[in-house]
Amino acid sequence: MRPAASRFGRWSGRPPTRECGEATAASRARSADLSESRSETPAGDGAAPDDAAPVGDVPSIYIARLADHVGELVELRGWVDKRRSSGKIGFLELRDGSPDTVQGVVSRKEVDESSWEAMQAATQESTVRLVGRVVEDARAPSGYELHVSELEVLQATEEYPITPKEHGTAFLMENRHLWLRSSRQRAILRVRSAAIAAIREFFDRRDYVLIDSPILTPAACEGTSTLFETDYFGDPAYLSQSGQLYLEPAAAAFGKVYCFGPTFRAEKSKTRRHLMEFWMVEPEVAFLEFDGLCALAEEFLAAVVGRVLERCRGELESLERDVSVLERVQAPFPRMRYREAIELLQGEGKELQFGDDFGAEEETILASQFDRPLMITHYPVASKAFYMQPDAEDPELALALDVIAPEGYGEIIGGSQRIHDHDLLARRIDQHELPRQAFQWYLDIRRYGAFPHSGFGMGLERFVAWLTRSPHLRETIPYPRMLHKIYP
RNA sequence: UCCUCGGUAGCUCAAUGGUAGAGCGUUCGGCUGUUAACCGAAAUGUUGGGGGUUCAAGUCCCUCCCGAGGAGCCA
Repeated sequence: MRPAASRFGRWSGRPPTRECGEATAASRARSADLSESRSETPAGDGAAPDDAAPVGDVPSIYIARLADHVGELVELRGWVDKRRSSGKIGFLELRDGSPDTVQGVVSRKEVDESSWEAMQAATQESTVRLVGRVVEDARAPSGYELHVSELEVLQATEEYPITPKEHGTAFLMENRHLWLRSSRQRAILRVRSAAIAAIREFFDRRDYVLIDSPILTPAACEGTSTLFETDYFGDPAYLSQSGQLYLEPAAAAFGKVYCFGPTFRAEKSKTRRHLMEFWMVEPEVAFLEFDGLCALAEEFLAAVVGRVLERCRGELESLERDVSVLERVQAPFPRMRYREAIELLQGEGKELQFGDDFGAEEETILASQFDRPLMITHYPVASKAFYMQPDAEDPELALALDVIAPEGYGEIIGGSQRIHDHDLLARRIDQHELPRQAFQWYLDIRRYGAFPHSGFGMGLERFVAWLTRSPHLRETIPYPRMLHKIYP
């Protein structure tokens, strides 16, 4: 940290030297954009002119753009991902945020003394600046290498905690802020980012309006889960466990709406399938009835999985994900009524009765019967939330839908048609011993222009865990919040 | 909250109740094509805390703390 500090000025404040003299209008405009373009993500579709920042005669580029500069001299800046060295040649694997890393080859006879010394000082995770020529090389995993002519260490890192060998999850979780740099974590979080983009795109293209539901709420949404309580100017307030109830009024204003934000559950769950804070996307659609809801969930999953497959092939490959499982996510999905599921499980030797909930093991048995997501419908009213519409043909059954992901990832989607009859909903609120006063606004939706409507919620982390076949949800969110764990 | 397993070097792990070990990382040296590079050398310990049994405890007993997995609950 010592001598490097003085180098940061040069690092961040380097003036674009082509500014004066023969600078064209275009190059001047690009130089003015310097700071902005440099902070852009390097993994874009190719639109970002990140190579528009000249340093002397050498363009400063991202690894993702190497292919456009074969044979040219370029500057790269980033972190030493790995380093291997021999007596007179060194290999420095550079990471700059691009999906791939690139290997810089530093040959003693081709660089000056200070660059060679820098090679010795460039320990794992040191920040470095490389200038060199881009060459194609079949030996390089990404197909390109940088033949380094100049190497500068911006900060030499000492004793980086995460070594190239194995580590336990407890240690990695304590170092989550550093673990993010690892290739596997980068791939998973890129898939998460792409999944979020695909989800938004799905709804935006279908003219849904994004409604941000509140995170601080005055009372329990569904009255079931344990909630985080906080002090709201002397009154208790709770962190939201679902945006759905707040979405229903908005559906009367905009027809098709969705929310997508963090959700909080204070359940003392301590399994690979639980987080205290997770992200949930919830669409809600006016005049959509149960069959339409099932079709929407099906279309949604197929479209989003398809988009992620398009955009994250490389990430899924590096995670050694069997993408054929994801390629099969095409409508129609298998469907099964709750009663059939119970019978199937009884046939497997499970001692289950009508009315019982499925545990993780039961869900896995059911899902393993099929090669794509399984839709289970028509659950007993008693086992579901108070607002779910009863089936007209059998009022003991709720028009509820769960989608179970294959491969043991459990329920990723839960949804239902909502009760739109005022008196029935009021009765249910009373039966569940919920405070009628607190739900007055919710009942209002059934007083002023009632309409049938349906919606579902999908837990983002479970979805991403399934996409990436992650063993635990904690790897699918940048900073997981787990039972008694809130660091870093 | 309950059940199971665990806590030894910075990390991953060994060690019949009898001298505290290895690999990686670090430091030093060697090596011109390495891909978790390789070869040689060195430094690194309050064995999670407290109490007990014993001639002797990393090891056995009690207790507390911390971690991992699972159950319940859920997305």
